[in-house]
Amino acid sequence: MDTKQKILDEALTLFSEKGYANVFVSEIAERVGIKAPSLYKHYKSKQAIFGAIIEEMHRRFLEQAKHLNIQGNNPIVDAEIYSGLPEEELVRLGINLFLYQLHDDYTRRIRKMLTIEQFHNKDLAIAYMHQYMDDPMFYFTALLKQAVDQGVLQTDNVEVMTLQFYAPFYTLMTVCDRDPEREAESVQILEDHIRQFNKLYGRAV
Amino acid sequence: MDTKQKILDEALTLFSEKGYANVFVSEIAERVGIKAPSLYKHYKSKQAIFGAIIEEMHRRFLEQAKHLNIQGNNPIVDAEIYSGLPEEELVRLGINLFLYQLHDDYTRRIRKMLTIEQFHNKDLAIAYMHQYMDDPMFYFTALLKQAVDQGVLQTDNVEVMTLQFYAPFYTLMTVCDRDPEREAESVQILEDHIRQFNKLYGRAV
DNA sequence: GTCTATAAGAAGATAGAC
DNA sequence: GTCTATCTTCTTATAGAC
Repeated sequence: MDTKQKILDEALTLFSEKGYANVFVSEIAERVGIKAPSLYKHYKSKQAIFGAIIEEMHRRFLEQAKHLNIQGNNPIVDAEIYSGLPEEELVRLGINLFLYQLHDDYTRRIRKMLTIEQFHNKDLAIAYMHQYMDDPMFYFTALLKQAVDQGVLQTDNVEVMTLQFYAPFYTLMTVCDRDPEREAESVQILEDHIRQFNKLYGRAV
Repeated sequence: MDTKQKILDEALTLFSEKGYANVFVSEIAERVGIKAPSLYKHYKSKQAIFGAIIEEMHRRFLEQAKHLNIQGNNPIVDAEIYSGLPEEELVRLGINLFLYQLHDDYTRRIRKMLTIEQFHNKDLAIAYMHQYMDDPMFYFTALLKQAVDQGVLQTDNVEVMTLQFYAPFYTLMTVCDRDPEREAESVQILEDHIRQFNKLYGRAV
């Protein structure tokens, strides 16, 4: 990795652990293996480093949204994986998404940084909300609506159904971000949640 | 309010909006209506102000836990309110708790401050987790278990049932903390959630 | 208890040699 | 591009008068 990218990488790690204001430029430089003044040859200020991280984040989020087809108003759910929506598939999909959010290094650090910085910066609050509320809700609404259309699940209120499906994911994610030791326990209860959800909505309401 | 308490009050407001590191002692003093050096007659340092806020928080949290009987392992749920657990009571209880968390000034500011500072300070992360995960889960488990024992709700997994009940509360609370304009919408979907939850579990699983 | 003046120190950023 | 030396600014905290 070149120095310019390594600066962003180490800065993100530090920002996600301590927050922007508690990280010194000299700390970032030390982790990169250079002295603070050298860092200014790559970025003109500490704020510029932060700005570059946010820019890359927006780029990645947009890329992901494009991939999930949640750009417009007509998400196209992968038919092969979700058609029929057997319970085992739903469980596998859910746990995989959950573990990805927790284990992917970039995703985890960005989420923690946004959590810390969200109240300083309106832009970051919006990004957080999109990434962890609106986009997942939009995606799962499409997924579950398909199951409802196929008669696999039954409800007259897909919005509430989707919230009931997704909220435990979000809640347990914030638990594990704070205390990674609770991951195994969280995965187990999440699996039970998905199976229970599937049973509850697998019959007429 | 005396000056000593007003300092804590204004400091909490600022800390909850910008985080500890981004608040200057002079800012706190200005809001109190004095100059920064005068503030040092009341607290010996900025850190001491923060410490006093945290101390008061622990005191209040403990008081609340005592009141809800979630101190020990045998919570006693108020029989008059919850016995029988008709849907309207469940809805009223849920919405009231939700709006209290959002509207009570002290609660809201403390929660936002903990959200910002939780990754700096292990102690705060634990306090956050207790207050917004473990204690509510414990309390609602007792409440819902009572309903199950009375045959009003049916399940073989009270833990999952409780998570499914509480997670939407927590999730929507974090939404409204970020964007208060979404409160009305959130209250509506939360009401729908409670009614739907009651229907889903009101029959054998 | 509040003020003005100021000390002490930290942290971001620049200058200029190599 | 990296370094050492240094500047500048900002912020916490103290001194001492009132």
